[in-house]
Amino acid sequence: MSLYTIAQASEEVDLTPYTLRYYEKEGLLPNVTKDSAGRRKYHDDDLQRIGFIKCLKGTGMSLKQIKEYGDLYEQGKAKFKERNAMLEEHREKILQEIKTQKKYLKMVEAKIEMKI
Amino acid sequence: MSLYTIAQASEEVDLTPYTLRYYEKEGLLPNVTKDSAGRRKYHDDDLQRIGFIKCLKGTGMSLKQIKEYGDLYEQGKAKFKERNAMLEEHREKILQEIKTQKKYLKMVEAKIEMKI
DNA sequence: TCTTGACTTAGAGTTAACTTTAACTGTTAG
DNA sequence: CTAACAGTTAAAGTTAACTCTAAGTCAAGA
Repeated sequence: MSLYTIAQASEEVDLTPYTLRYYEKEGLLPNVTKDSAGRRKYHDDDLQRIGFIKCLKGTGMSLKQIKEYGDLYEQGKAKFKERNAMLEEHREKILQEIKTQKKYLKMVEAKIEMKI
Repeated sequence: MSLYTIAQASEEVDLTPYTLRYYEKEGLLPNVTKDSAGRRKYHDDDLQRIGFIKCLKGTGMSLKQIKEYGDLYEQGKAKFKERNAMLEEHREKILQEIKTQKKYLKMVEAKIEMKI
């Protein structure tokens, strides 16, 4: 049940404090609390959530869509189906993207071997 | 030795005419010619080049770096080493990126299977 | 000849995702 | 007590990569 300041959370998830505040403003982190002085306190759950946001973002999902997913997540079991459909669609997109990357890798390697 | 109008080239490489003009303005397509009326004529070589630009861009290289690579390419054999070094470095980046994508894929799949 | 349509240019506008600034506040070390 | 520090906010600024607009040109068909 450890707590993190924004500086510590920033270090932990490798995002700047600016970005963390920005994500919160955009509604991606609805559960970050504040201490009596108004300073953000990040819980392990928040860090987990940020980790998954980085996963979705790193695989090309826009923050807007990530928020949609997060909003469904907040609505719990009721929206489970919808939410999982999003992930399954995204899974296909990642698979497709890996294929494309492999194709591009071959193109770059071919160009390297061309030696011209 | 076929020639393409901007509309045809656009169709062929799946980029809008706006984007093709933009790439040219940025110096990424130094060999596109014009007809007597001032209209762009794309050669097969240009389309090949655009194809490789899409490959580099699709694997995360910025247009700025792509231009650097293209500029080296224009200088021919003299810059071969430098140019190939760029590609080899980029190759590593793609390999790393594919690894990351696979890791993220597993995370998404785990979340799908979690069923909560 | 007129008009339609596909092009041209320079430059302005857009979007996503940050990133920074300015002004301020509360906590802590000396 | 006070200075330094780490945080706060709203809002402005930045960057990359387009994307569009306005005004104009040119060639081809009715």
